[in-house]
Amino acid sequence: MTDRQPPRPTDAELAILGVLWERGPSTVRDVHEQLNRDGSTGYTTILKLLQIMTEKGLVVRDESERAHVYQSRYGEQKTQRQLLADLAERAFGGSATKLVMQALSGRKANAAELNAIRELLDTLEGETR
Amino acid sequence: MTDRQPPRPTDAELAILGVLWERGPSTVRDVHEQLNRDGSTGYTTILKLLQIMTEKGLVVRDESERAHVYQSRYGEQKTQRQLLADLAERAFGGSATKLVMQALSGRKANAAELNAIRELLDTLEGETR
DNA sequence: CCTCACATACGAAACTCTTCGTTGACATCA
DNA sequence: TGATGTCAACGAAGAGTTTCGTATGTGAGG
Repeated sequence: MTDRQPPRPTDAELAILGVLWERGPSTVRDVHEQLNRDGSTGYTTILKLLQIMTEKGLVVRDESERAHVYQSRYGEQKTQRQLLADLAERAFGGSATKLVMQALSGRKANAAELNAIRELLDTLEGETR
Repeated sequence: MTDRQPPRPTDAELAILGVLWERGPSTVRDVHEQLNRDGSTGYTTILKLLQIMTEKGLVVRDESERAHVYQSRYGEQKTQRQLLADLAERAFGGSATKLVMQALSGRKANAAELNAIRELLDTLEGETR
């Protein structure tokens, strides 16, 4: 193993990652403008966060231009799975199945969504067999 | 509305809540002994955490005995759903369905678990109809 | 060359989280 | 009664998070 597990992103970091996933590689200005649609955070706040995230290895920075370009180091799905595994560990006794069932019962789903999930189940069952 | 939404429990708080859910109402000593099976935290650390959790409203304290007895204010499932809704909001664009599907694909499930989920889906579909 | 706009870097403040040492109250028992 | 053990309360330290003000560098235009 050459490098460590990435740390769990904090709330503010996750908001930034969301923008990077949506927009692709972005400058601080890009992220700041996107994030200021709702709520207000200063430009330097975003900059500082991105610097810290670079140190942590959550994003990679391209410094070849004057305005550095940041992009998420890990894909959206990979990060989401990481967060889910983490939550399963901390709050569901390590059982992802319990997590899924709780997520399903805790809300109202429409028929289309339920069908999509059911199809996914079929696919998974095919693979397992 | 008479009182506020409870705050999201932190990691250490969640570990304590896990013990309270498992054991029911417990003293600091109880929790401490349970939690020291794995890892090591001092007695006063647990005490302090429980005091803070009382202030936050995550637990309720019975002071009628010399050794105060704590219990979780919110049930395990309710808390789990809260955490899932929170994670869906922060990392899945508010879509619980995306969360479920990601949780399902991100792991290997055995046939029994998949069947349990399928049955739950049937139940839910019945209710929705 | 000087200034303006825009960018990064630095440092610090305010806050939360986690940890634990110390203190003082109180009960038990020798 | 005095020693011992158990308990809650308090305070504080150290780390991490989030915020932003200020300093500094640099390219473009006048």
